[in-house]
Amino acid sequence: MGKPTNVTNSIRALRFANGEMTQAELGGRVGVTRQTIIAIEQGRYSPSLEMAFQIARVFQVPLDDVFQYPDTEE
Amino acid sequence: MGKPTNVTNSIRALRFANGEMTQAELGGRVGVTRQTIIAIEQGRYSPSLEMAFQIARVFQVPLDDVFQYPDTEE
DNA sequence: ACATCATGTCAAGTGTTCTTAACATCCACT
DNA sequence: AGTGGATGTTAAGAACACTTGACATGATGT
Repeated sequence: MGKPTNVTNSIRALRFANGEMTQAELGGRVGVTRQTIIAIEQGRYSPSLEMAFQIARVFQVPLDDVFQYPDTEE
Repeated sequence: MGKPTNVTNSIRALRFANGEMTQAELGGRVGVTRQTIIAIEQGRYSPSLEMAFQIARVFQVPLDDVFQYPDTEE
């Protein structure tokens, strides 16, 4: 299983809070594919810093509202 | 040559503001090599989201204090 | 029953991030 | 002059982010 990233996110909640935006539409807005959004939303890996900024910008919230980094790390 | 990233950062200033911390020491604290810190500090590429969080944590500032993403992107 | 849409999965490939190791320069110290 | 610390550079490769395309499922609508 590799290590499925330490970063968590609130993308799914933000999508629904923003007019039921679909994964495909979010992908289109930030310039990545649908599959990439799915993988990030599920925490399979964490996005690049640039993509993180772009996603936060789509929802018009600060980056910390979208992504959280837990205190403890193994 | 790829594209030297759109994200800018204030790592160098933060290092000096925190007791003249060296690149090697910062690298050690976030668990990456000295060369990686140099490359990021120079904007050769942007770090992963996880590393960005870790760096911000070392300096005890929010992520946006370390990394900036310009409004316009081509 | 059939079509469509949103979500999810898989595999193979491309590109970027990060590592290791070696070498070079500048500065401070002795 | 010689030593050592901090920074910078390069090159080869490993690890991870992201793409493309194809197929599967459940929900909704006709």
